[in-house]
Amino acid sequence: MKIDPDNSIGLSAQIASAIRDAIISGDLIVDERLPSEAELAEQFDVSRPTIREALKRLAAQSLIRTQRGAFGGAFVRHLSYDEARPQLVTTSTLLLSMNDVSFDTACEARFALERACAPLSAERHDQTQIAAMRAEIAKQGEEGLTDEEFCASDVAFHSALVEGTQNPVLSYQLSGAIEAMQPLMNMITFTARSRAEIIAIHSDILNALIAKDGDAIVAGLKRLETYTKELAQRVMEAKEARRAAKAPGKKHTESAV
Amino acid sequence: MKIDPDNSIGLSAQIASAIRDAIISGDLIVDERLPSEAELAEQFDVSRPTIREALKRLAAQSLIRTQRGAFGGAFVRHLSYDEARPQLVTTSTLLLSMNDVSFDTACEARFALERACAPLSAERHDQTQIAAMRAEIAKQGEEGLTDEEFCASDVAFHSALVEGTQNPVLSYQLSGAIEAMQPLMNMITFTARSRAEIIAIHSDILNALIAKDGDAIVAGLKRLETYTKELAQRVMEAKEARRAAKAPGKKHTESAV
DNA sequence: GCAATTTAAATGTCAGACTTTTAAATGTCT
DNA sequence: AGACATTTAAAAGTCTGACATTTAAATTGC
Repeated sequence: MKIDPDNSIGLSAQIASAIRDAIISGDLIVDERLPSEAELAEQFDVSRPTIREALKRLAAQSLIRTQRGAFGGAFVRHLSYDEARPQLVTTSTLLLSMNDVSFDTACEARFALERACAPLSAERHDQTQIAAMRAEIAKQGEEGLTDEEFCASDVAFHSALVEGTQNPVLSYQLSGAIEAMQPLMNMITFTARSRAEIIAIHSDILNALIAKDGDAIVAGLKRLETYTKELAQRVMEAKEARRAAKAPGKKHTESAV
Repeated sequence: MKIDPDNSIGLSAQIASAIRDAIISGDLIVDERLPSEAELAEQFDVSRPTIREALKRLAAQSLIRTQRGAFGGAFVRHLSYDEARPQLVTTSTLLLSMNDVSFDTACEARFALERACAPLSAERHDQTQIAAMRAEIAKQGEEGLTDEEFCASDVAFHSALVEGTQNPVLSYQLSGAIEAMQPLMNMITFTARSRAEIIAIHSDILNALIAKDGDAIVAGLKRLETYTKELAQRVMEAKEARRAAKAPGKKHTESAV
């Protein structure tokens, strides 16, 4: 293995990169054990802490798992969708919050992707998804539900819809997008009025799904998208009004100087 | 800050987690400097190597960047879409290769997502995308293009289509899905005949885009999906046939041919 | 006043020691 | 002989302390 001691990115980064490439290219097979830290240190001609930092980088990406004890060590990890999802959600959440993505843009993307699932879900869903969606609709109607709980239930409803495609690749991508939007959705306050509206649309979508009517699902999702954007806009306007009231005569201050 | 020394996940993992949460929750703002490693070590009551491992984990997720020298240190990183994309591609690629996802499943997901972009792209694309797509179509017709190069150009073509939505969230999600499929696509050998067919469909899609005809784009993508699956199936059958020829009399050889 | 030099703060790396975990090997008892 | 307890060694996890390197600010020299 060849690494350059003078490279500015650092030894541990280079070593991590080399091992990562080996995993991606298939040179290292799932559950294969890497050499011990001491052996790796010798192979790459660096110290053990350096190797350890490299391994931590890989562990952070879920590429390897480490096991202590005799015959322990670092093993190439079998990456499952369920393990990868939280990472995708974390990254997507940060992307949304750090890039001044407007609510509308995120919302548009989320519903566009979800609509893509509608025809497939109409065709292939099973009783599991129907039951889940029915349960979430029921929960959304409960009294005393906080906005956060309402949002979480909303996410669960839509995740079930996506699961209906029975396509793990799709549900991975989609649930990532849907869950990542939750922090943005949480800024919205759902009045009893708006909850009833959303629940009604959810019911329509569920019925369309049961009827295996893809177009109707798409229509429902479109209504939901429009309504969600409306709600968000109302929140923004209210916030703007409060700010104007506090600092009268001041223009709409563009944050982030 | 409170961490449990006896927790089985390890000190560095806990510390990384604590800092990550601070970033996600917004307690740490972009470009804010974290305390130096020595200070963190004191705060968390651990040694510097432990802190370092924690920081490497975060660096691997692009959550922080480190800078050497006086007044250097770890800074909360501004995560841009362009930086996050390679990570998404890596993860998606590994997911596909490690979970025995069938070509059809991956293909279906990719085209379903891409179709979701079609109406938006029809509406909002600009000359940049048109030019890019035109250039890729031209390249795809060149003589002496290897299969890998043809695939890469195909990816570029579709990425441009997605870029046409002018929605960074969508193009992030999508280009991840599209690029992740490239290794699978590379298994296909494109004959002159099949290349011509694909180029024809690409041209139709481009024309539909110029005409701002979303439905026609969707139709084109559907044809492309069908054709791609066909090609893949042919490759699989050929592979199966070779295997059967090598080990004759073995297994259910449906050679009713 | 500007350029060259020094300096201090921080990360990057190393060496070696010690602790803890874990599973295999060994031993002991029924 | 088989089941259970004990020992043991391998490996990751952690700590201490040191040195190297990088970088920007402070200082000095002209």
